[in-house]
Amino acid sequence: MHQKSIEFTYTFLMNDDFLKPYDHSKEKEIYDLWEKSGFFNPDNLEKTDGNYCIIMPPPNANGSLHVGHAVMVAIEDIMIRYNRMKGKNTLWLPGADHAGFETQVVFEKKLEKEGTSRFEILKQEGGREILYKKIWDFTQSNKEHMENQVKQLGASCDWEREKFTLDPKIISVVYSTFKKLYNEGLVYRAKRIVNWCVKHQTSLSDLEVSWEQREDKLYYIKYKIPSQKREILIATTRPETIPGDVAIAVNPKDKRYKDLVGEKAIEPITQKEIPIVGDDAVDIGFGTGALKITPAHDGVDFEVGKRHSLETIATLNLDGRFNKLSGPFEGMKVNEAREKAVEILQKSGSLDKIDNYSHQVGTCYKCKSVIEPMILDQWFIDLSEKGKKEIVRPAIDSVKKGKIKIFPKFQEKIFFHWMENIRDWNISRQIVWGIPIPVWYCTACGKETVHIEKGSPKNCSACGHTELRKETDVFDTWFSSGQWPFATLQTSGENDFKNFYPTSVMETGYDILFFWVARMIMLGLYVTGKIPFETVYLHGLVRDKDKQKMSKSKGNVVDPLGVVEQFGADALRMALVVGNSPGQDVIYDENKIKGYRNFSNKLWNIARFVLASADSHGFNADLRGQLTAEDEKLLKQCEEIKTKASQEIENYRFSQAAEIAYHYVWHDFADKIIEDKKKILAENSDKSDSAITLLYLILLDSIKMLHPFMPFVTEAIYQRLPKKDKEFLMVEEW
RNA sequence: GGGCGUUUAGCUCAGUUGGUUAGAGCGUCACAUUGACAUUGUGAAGGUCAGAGGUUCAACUCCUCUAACGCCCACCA
Repeated sequence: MHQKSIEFTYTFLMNDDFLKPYDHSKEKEIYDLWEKSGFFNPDNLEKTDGNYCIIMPPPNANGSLHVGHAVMVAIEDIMIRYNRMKGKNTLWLPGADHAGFETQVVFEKKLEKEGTSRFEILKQEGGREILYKKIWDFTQSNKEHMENQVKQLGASCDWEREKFTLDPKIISVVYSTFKKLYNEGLVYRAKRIVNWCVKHQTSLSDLEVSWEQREDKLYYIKYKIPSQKREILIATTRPETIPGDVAIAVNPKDKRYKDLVGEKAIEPITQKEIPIVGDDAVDIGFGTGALKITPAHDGVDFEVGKRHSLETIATLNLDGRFNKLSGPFEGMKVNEAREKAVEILQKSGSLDKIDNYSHQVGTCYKCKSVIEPMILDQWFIDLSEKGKKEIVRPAIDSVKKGKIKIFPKFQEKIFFHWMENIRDWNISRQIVWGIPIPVWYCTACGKETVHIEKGSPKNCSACGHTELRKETDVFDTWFSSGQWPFATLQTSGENDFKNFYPTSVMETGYDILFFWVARMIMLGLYVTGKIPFETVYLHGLVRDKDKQKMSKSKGNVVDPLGVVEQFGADALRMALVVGNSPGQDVIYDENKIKGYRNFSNKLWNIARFVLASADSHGFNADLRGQLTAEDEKLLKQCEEIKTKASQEIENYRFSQAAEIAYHYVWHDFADKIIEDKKKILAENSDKSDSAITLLYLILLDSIKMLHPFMPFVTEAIYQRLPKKDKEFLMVEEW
């Protein structure tokens, strides 16, 4: 060791690698060295002190990473590297998400460009399998690409434990959860109003509906009441659904209509007779105070219909065209039918007036087409009755009692509000890309059989009949990713679940608090009886200079890899971490990245200077000189800075930690300490020994405290130290 | 209709339980500097901390109200 360091001191200055300026293009080589070292895998770490684990939010395997992912990688890698250097048994488990609906949407766009569609493929024999295979190949190549991107950002995660949401073992965990829910009566299949996207032809959960303000018309329509020889006026935005009307509802307290309850009215398009019912859901003050009830195509109406045992008339097909029950609208799409309805009503004198009306319309969050409420048989997780007590309540309590802490704290309020008002969760999707719901239906009695083992069930669990039809729906992706922390750890290393669950931190964007974090807490507690993670850290979203959200359609997305190539991953990471406090969005600014690229170079040159000086003064890292009292003080100051940075990291204040280290290294170490010691070194007095020792020790501490933030340049410097205690800075003692 | 966040220097943001002349980076200006670094150094200008009121010996920090911007939730046809 000693021999080696001596030899090194004489040769490193000849090494082209240590020339100015710092060359970040060598980052990849450094990453390869780390990966080969095996230290990303906690099993290979030296004696360790406690466990530390982060499960990486699995990026969607349907495209490439964006800067948002870079924020995620940067922040998580800071925590991981810090804790690893602190001597913890540290695991960062990476993964990828098949991202069911989202991926299918991306893939359908691709098909559209190729002049075909999912429906064309599905028409072929074995179409489902063909489409599935195509999307599978598509995600596999994306996944590989994405892994490389994560590597280029410097993520020190354990690739040997990488998971995909469609790994057979993961699927089997998801299936047992489903079966448990089923056996315990917490998941059910029922005809319910669901959010139907006509374009994608699948149902969506309430969270996937995006509400938009739209300018529409409010139509006032007269319904005749023959027995009383009068009319009742109703207001609606959807005259095209009139053939689906099965009643008119008024508020029983409404004096105007009190005596009409129980009477019959004539629906003005197909002229059928419908009852007038009294229901509290009707707002006396809105419109005319009378509401047409179309249970098949409206959520409120569906509830009213149930209360009054009304039939449902579904007039709209799944492809968004009206069927023959709609009478004159058959074959038309919604907008055409609406025009036609107005025309018919006008002719018959049933149309009283039309007002302009501005209201919220539910749309598909992906394609923005209007969501059609439809009654369909679907699978739901009960979160309102039994499930509220058994699934929702424990999740709320775990946060209330502080077992799970959320940063920033104000997000806890948002979490509570959503959880308190949660409704049953529709987990059925009518797409091919996803985990099939493991259910078969009996062709004789119609009952369902849940079968989670391989192959098909032999007979119906209810009547024993042998002819069964397989469910074609797949799970909502979030149902599987909601199980991610335990699903990954239960299926990786032997003791992983025992050692690492609950995990230390769940770090992700605040935009998926409900979609993902809330579901992980609920399902984690439900399945394992334990919280899935102790802390939730919600980072801000990256926006462009005009504070716009980055999106492909706006064309303002930044490819993190382009930035890495230009300025280095270290610089990008710093730029995304500094100024990013939890829950607060961060602005993407190239100048900022440039600034931290400069800092990489500064640090590099500090190291060059210190090591060159050490060399020319015959400094020996094994026989460090005695420090003068003054230098002792400076070293102590440096230690204090490092302690402060540690505290900030432990309190999840990464921005502050990074700034403290940055400021110290540049403006104290380089601008003051080095400048002062330069003179002493030039004089070559008896203080030189102390000076050079001091510089060396501060350099070592500096690269340690910067390593979690800027792993590459610090490691590159460490590798050039005349004497190293460890093979890599990555596993040095903090 | 509820709720949340933000408002501090030209720009982007820090400011942890209230405590001396309010900080950083970038930008601007002046000067310096060819042996660690021009991806540099030294220094300067620049803020009535959104507004109003209140609590306090003391408020950017706590309370109330107002405004602007942004976001989330919500089955009023």
